[in-house]
Formats: sequence, structure tokens, C-alpha cells
Amino acid sequence: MEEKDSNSQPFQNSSIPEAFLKPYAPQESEHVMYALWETSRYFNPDVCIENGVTKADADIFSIVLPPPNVTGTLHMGSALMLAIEDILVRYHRMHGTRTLWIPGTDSAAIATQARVEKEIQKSEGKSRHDLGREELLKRIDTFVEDNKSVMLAQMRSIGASLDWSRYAYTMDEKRYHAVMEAFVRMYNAGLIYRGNRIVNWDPKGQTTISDDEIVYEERKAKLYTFTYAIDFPIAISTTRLETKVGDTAVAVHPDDERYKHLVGTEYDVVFCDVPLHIKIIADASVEKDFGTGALGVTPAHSQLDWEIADRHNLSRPAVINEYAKMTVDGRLGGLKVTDAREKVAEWLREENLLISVEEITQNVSTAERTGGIIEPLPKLQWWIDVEKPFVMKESHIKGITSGQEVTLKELMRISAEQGDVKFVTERFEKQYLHWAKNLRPWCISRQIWFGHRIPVWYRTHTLNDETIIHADNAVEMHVGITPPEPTGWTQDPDVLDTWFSSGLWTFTTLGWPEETADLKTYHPTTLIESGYDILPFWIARMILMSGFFLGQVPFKTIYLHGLVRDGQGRKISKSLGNNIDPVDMAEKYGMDAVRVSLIAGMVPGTDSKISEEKIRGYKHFANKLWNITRFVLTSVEGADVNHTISLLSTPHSPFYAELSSLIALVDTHFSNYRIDLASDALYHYVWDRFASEIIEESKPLLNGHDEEAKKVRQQELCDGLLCILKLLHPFMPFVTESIWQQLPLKIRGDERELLMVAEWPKI
RNA sequence: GGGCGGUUAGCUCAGUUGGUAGAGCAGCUCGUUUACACCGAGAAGGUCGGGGGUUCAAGUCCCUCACCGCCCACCA
Repeated sequence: MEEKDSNSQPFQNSSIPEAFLKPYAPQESEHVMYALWETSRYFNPDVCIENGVTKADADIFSIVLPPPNVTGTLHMGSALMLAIEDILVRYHRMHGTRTLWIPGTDSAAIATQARVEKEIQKSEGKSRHDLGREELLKRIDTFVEDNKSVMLAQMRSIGASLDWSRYAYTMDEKRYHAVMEAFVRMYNAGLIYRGNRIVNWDPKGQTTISDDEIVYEERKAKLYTFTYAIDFPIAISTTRLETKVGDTAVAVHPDDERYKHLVGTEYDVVFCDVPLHIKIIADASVEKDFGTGALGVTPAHSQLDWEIADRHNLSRPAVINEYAKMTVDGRLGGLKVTDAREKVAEWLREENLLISVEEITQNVSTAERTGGIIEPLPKLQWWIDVEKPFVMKESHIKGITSGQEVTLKELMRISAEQGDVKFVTERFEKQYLHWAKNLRPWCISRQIWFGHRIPVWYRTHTLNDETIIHADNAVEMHVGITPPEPTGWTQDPDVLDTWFSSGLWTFTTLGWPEETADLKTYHPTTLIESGYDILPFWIARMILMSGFFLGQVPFKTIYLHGLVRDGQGRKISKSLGNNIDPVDMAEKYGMDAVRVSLIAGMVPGTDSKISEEKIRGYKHFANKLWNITRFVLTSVEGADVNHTISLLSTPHSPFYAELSSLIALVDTHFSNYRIDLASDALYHYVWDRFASEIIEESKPLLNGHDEEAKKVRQQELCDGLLCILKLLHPFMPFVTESIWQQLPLKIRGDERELLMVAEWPKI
């Protein structure tokens, strides 16, 4: 950009701050503004009270930041989340509300461990077993520490006015202890148990994963139809031939006329070298129209079959191990499942038992993190029983009375149905209720090393201790944060599902299990704000946990935002190369522009778009504001303006009336969580009204000879500017604060020094 | 299979209780006389996915069809 000839510079000898002689340069001031806010310590509501910014008995607005994973750097999705929350937080803080926003980061157990393991494998060619548990955890800690500092710096760069004095990490000491405490209490209430059930086993990651971590992939497969033996009366169909050596029954529909006469008969066959005892049973879960209408029941390797086995008291031989290899004797022994499948097909052909082979497409379950094909296996795991009634000693939840007996499932349903938690977007309530209704036992143990280790201890010798109960295998077990004696006890090697600890997040961040002042003051939190993609994972589990431990809902309102997509509405993905980095964009156009372009046109619950053109547009807007200031300052130079905070409370001209209705409109949009509409209204007022019309109309007035009219207009311009700065501050904190900091005292009047804590204009 | 969204200007989307179709970006024409060219002025552009219904009046309410997308379940 060329420097203007100094002779043509009209402000050469004026008192206009020099910064306004150039276009707005966000890069120079953003970090300075953030430092100013942070050192003021006003992000902390206690400091606001001490300094009279907030009254101690003011209304509460509390919100816990959904902790970003320490694995990554900040992407547009997290930037959107931070922007929305910061806008709401700044808005409430300026209203004099006692406002708390708690920052945190998430260890993201499986994702983080997988990431570090992969890097070590790549650079050193070593697996986690080569390193050992202790060494791997050390490496992960180093990785986390490195990443964390980058993450936190980026969160600051967004402008997030988080109370850093209350920062929490899911794996820090306080949170770790709270999670242990939670496990023990839930166990003692009888809601956590250890049991053998079918789990989703990921042979690649060598761990259990939850239903929610499964991704279905469409694949072509062969559907084989065959009989177990020449004299076996029913043909069955399957895509997983190799599991058939684990069959104990053939199930048919009770109403199926073809097979009715066979129900109850039993057969002994030798299938692929494996002796089987097959019982023919009738079960309503069988589809008459699929395949032959008869289902070979493999209790140990299918969720559905396991449940059928429950109903018919069948045995459940396991034939596949954790490495997806066959455990039977004979020709299949030790083979991988895919090879075994071929082998069985071969055998069927030889024996003339194969009736047909059909190409079908089916959904294969794969692990989200590793891509491994899920092998359903029976395993001894820890579970949360969501259907077991317990007594809720003290309930603050609408629809549940203290002392009432409820199940976790009912608790989740009632919290939403009675309106104790409200959804900003109604359709998510339907989704949530549907999910809560179909909730099954929740498997909370994971066979990885990084995470909250299960507080259960085992030893093989007996001891007379009342706290000891007997598990299977005649091993003694003790549930507690520490072992009953310093030696002789081994801790369960598994760690907890990351969502177990995340479910406690709204109250562990406030100091639970201690009964802290924070917990009393800020819980239930006012609002949870997150992407809709983690509704079942996280939102639902927080309601469960908070209900159980505190008899409260974790938050009163649920605001879910959508995905951030690219300018054409495509998902942001590495393969498309369409990623737009918020930090890069901020360097180019300023963070305010990034923030506003993220929330403009973003309706709660729907996906939104971001593009570089859009960001550029709002950069221009920031500059417009800058130049409006320049004009106003020039116009009132030497004039006698006198600003007091209360000025706006008595609108005495169309100008003030218009400002009042703008404030009212913005407030209405905020109360409906439509910050997109609020920012839109402000954008248009500032540009189309204030800049294009009011300022233009002012020019003849300011140059005219009617001194009274000139004076009135000068006052109006000042008040208008201050009002606009305040209204825009939540959206564009950097440029508005930059301007505020450079306003001459006579214009700022008796307002506070930091715009961040200035009083919201009153109508 | 079950559920839920969406379809409005070239592109991306608003449109609150039914009352004369809106914005941003792109594009077109013109303009650089001092807040801002990171600007201003102006014009153009839509039978609101198709069909039917309710109503004095429908982008908005109801029915139906088509297409796109998402979530859940999952057939062995």
C-alpha cells in the first residue's frame, strides 16, 4: 500500500490518534488486546465482583467449554464453538451477569494413544508392547504437553474470554481422583458390574469399543446357503461360514409352516472336523423371508445370537480369539477368519453340502479409529447397568422426587421430557429421547493404557476382609481407589471409556467430589454448547452422570451447532484439500472477521459454510468500523461533547429511538440464541444506516452554520459510536476494544476502561 | 427398515404469528469533490423443487410426488 502524500493528509495536525490514519491492522493489535484482557483478570467472575463490575447476587451464566482433544490443532469446528460461546459469554458479562466460562482440554484416550503409537511405530518401528506400559505413558504425556501449549495459545488467539484460573485437563490430578471416586460410588450403588457379554472387539486396536465408535462400511460379500450335514433337515445362509463351527442351534420363526414340525429336534453333526450339537428352536427375532428363513445360531460371535442363546439357554462355545483367529481343532485351527471362511467353503463343496453362493452387499462394522473389522466376542468387561433401579436420595430434577426409585435410563428420559433440560433446536430432543430409550448396557472398560485406570484390585489368595467380594475364577477383588494393603494386589489393567470421565465434566471442573462454592454457585450450568455430532456420546452421558451423582441436570439448555463446511457445502476433509485454517485466516484478515464469518448465517443445529471470500467481506466490515470512528473523531474535534452512561435511557430523538430498537432487537435475538440474526442486524445498521445514511446526512450539518444542530449531531455521533462498539463487542472483540482503547477520554466519558466489562447499553 | 432435515437470485443462505419476495458473494454499468476503493451510486437477476388442497390472501398451513442430505437400527 502506498503512503499518502503528507501534504494532502487532512489530520496532520489534529489530535486524532495516529492509528486511525491507516487502515485497521488486526495483526498488530489482537495479541495486545488479549494480553490487556488477560492481565485485567476480568475473565474470572470473582475478580469482576471484587472490582464492582458484577454484583455478587447477580444472575448466573455458567458454561463449561467442551474440551478440545489434545491430539489436534484447532480447526474451524472448534473455532466456531469458541466463537459462539465467547459471544454469549461476553454478552452476559457486559450485562452484569455473574459469568463463568471454564476452559479445558480432553485426553481423548483411544485417539491419543493410537496417534502416539503410530508415530513411534513409524519412527522407531516399535509397538507399545516393546515399550511397556510405563514408557508408553511417558511418551504420551510428552506428546500431550507439547500439543496442549499450542492448543491453548490458539484458543487465546480466537479471543476466548475463558477463566484460565479454573483450567482443567481430563487427566489432571483433581479430575483423575474425581473419576476414581465416581467409579467407586457407582459400583457401591450396584450400577457398575463386571460381566461376560458380547463386546465389539477391534482386533486391530486390540480393544473393546462402544457401539458409537463403530462405522458401517458397505462391502460386497458372498452369502452361502448350505446344510451342516447330508441328513440335516434345514438349510441355512450366512456370510460368515467360519463362525458356523460355533453354532449350537438353528432358529426359525415360530409361525414358519415349513419348519414347525422340526422345532425341538436335536442333531449331532461333524462340521469341518468340529463336532456340533444343533438344536432346532423357534424364535420370533428370525426373519422368515431372509435366506432360507432359518438362522444358524452362533452365540459367542453375534450380538443377536447371544440374545437368542439367553432366551433358549444354549451353550456358547467361542471359536475365534482376540486376534481374529480360529481356536478350534482340525483343519481350521489357527487360521485367520478370512482364510477359514475360504476353507469352510472348500470343505462344503467337497462334501456336497453347498447349495448356493450369492453376491450381496452388506454393512460391515469397522472401528472408527483403526478401521479394523469388528469381531463380536464374549469378554469379561465392566458395565454400567442403565436399567437397574436405584434410590435417588436428593433430587432437583423435575419429575423425580427425592427418595424415588429410578433407573439411569428413566432419569435421562425424564430430564428432557419434563423440560428440565431444554433443547434450543427441538428436533434434537426427539433424537435424544430415541437414543435414551434404546440405550443398552454401557461397556466402560477399554483395553488400552492411556486413560483413567479402573480402580479395582485383584489377588489370588483369600483374606478376611469384608470389603472383598468374590468374582469369578476364585480371584479376590477389591473396588477402591487404593488397594486394601500396600502389597499383594494388582490393579485391573483396563482403563475407562473416555466418555465415562467426560460425563462428569460439568461438575468435576467445579471441584466435585468436594462440595465447593463453585459447585453450589454454578451448577447446574446455564448452557452446554457443542456440535450435534456428540449428542449421544457426550450430552446424553452428562445428563446420566449428573443425575446420578448430584440429582441435578448438568445444564439447563442445550445449544447444538452444526458442522462447518466449505464454501460449496462440502465436508472439510484432507482428501478434498479444502481445509481452511482459522489461524491462517486470522493472520490474513483478522480474527474478528473469522469469528463473524463463522456465525453469520449459522442457524443453530444446521451446518454452515465458511469461505475465504466471506471472511474477506467481514474484514472490510472491521475496517468500516475503523473508518466510522475516524470520521466521528474528526467531526467532534474541539466540540463540547459530554458522554454519560445513562444517556441512552431517555431516547429524545428519532436517532436514539432507532438505537433503542436496535438494542431491543439484538437482545431478543440473543434470548432466542439467534446470534446469527443479531450480528446480521448490527452489520446492516452499522453499514447501511449509520455509515451510509447518518454519516452522510451529518456532513452538511457539521459544515453548516446552525450551531445548535451541529452540536446535537456531534453528540449523537459520539453516543452512536459508543453504542455500536458495545453491541458489536461480543462479536468482534478485538477491533472494538482496539478502538475503545484509543478513544479520547471526553468521548468515552464515565465508561469503564475496558470495553470488555463496559455496561451493555440500556434501552 | 425407522426417524429427521433440506429444495427460495449464478453461488451460499435468511425469510419470526399466512398479508407487495431479501442479504452476502460473484457478475454488469458508472463514479476516485477530504471517513473508508478494505469505497460509493445504479441497474439486472426468482412462476420460492413438481402437483393438489385450505384461505379474501400461501415461500409460510395441509396432502402427495420427486430429488439431495443426515441420524439410528441392521438380515444372519
